[in-house]
Amino acid sequence: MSDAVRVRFAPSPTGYFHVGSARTSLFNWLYARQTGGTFVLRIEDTDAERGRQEWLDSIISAMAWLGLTADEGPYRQSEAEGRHRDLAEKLYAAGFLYACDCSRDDIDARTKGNATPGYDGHCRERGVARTESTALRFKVPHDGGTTIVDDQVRGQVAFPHAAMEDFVAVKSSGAPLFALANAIDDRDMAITDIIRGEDLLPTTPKQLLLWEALDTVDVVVPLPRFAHLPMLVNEQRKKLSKRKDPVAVESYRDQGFLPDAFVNYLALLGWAPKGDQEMLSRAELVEQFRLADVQSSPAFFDVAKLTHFNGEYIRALSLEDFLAAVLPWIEPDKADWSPEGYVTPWDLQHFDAGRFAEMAPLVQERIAVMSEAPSMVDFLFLPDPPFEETAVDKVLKSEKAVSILEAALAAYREIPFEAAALHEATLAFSEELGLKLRITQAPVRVSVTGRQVGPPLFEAMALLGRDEVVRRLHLGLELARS
RNA sequence: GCUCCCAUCGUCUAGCGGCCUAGGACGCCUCCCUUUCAAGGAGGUAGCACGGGUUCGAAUCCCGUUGGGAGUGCCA
Repeated sequence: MSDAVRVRFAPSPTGYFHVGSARTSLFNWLYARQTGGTFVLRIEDTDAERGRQEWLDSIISAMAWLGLTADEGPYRQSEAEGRHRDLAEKLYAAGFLYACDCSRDDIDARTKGNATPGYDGHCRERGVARTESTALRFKVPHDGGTTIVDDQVRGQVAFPHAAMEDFVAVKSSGAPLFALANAIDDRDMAITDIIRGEDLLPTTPKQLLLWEALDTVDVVVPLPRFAHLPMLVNEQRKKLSKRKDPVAVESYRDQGFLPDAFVNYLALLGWAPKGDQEMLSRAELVEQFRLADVQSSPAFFDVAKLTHFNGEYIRALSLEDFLAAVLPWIEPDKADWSPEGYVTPWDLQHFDAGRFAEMAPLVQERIAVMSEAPSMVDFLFLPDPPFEETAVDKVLKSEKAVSILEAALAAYREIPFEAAALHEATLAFSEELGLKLRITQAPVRVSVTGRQVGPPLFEAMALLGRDEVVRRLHLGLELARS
């Protein structure tokens, strides 16, 4: 039995939380849950230039939304700065690092035509004195050897030392750079498994070298296992970009995706369960997920499939749960959260929760994301139907519209105003007109709801009541005649 | 340029030498159901990048080619 698993998710707050980070976070979380391990959240906030509080908030709230709760943290990397500097000093004192006063331009000018690109080791043996403008570079061993990354998803990956430059480990300010700070934290937090994006694979050998060096100046810490997850890419097969691609997790929350659906879909990016069942509950994911079965090729984030999953999840909700989940788009004043800047199409004074609840099961069946709900029911709460121009042009201006609406008005005058009777009455006058129900319902629908598509018509009319339906049919008639 | 990674339907994937005339899911198309739209049901479309090996046998193993991607910052 190996020691207890400790994994960490270590985002830097330099942008909103995006789907790639969410996937990395999820895989860490799944692995922790299934091994009974600990999921640590560490915020790598040492880049004061780019880090912002709002991005941090975004990470925390998006993870909470997805239900990826940390067992420890959030720790802030900046809090360990003293520790980082201390170890950097020890590394320097022990000869693993050397001072370098080259500027980027110096280096570029010198190495322009070199076969081996990158820093050329110019200061390695020069004995440059440390000043406030010298960085500290790591002395990559010139031993002709290789560093091997033993990766759970990729196997053994070898990096020849000859191709590794003496990278900067400590800034001239004295603060360690990512590779060092990150390794020190992983050591100090006793992380056993590093699960992160494939983009970090090339920096892993550097961290391994650093790790060995740190072992000699500090306590010896067993090497963690590594797992580099495949990239998430866009249609162009390029790494998802925060600027160009719609990847903000919040935007999916705002559109009305369900966290469980989102998590389920995300889990399928780079991993697949045994068998043909793709819709898996959180518990099933935790149970079935296998890090070793993670794919090594990049995956495209397919919103169409996500949307399908979401529709399935919505339909699977109990009425009660559906009402709760759709609340932010229907009655935002009653919800504890709703999308920023969102307002309902109707005046909240005119909203009728009872009416909505009656319509809800019909809505639930028809939407794939919650934000589609308002347009399905707005006609119920708006003083006049929200007439769509194309619907008016195509349906109300059609040849038969006037006679159909007149027939409807006559037919609905005295019948009991409930769905079944309305259905029957409509069927009856359709027959008299020699038209199919699919034809006659159209102008009635547009008159009553303003749209060509929507929830079942007769249920909607029953809810509205005879007086209002009659009034709207007259509105439709006016439009039809104009 | 250099280092590294990757390669099964349009997309996500199953497949880990014979069960594959390659399975599932999304998408798309057709039909059925039907008061619109959905949902549901029944079908269909479409793939092992290429070339060499190894083997009785390769989508599966090896090599190469091609193609894609990542990294190459005193960012993380």
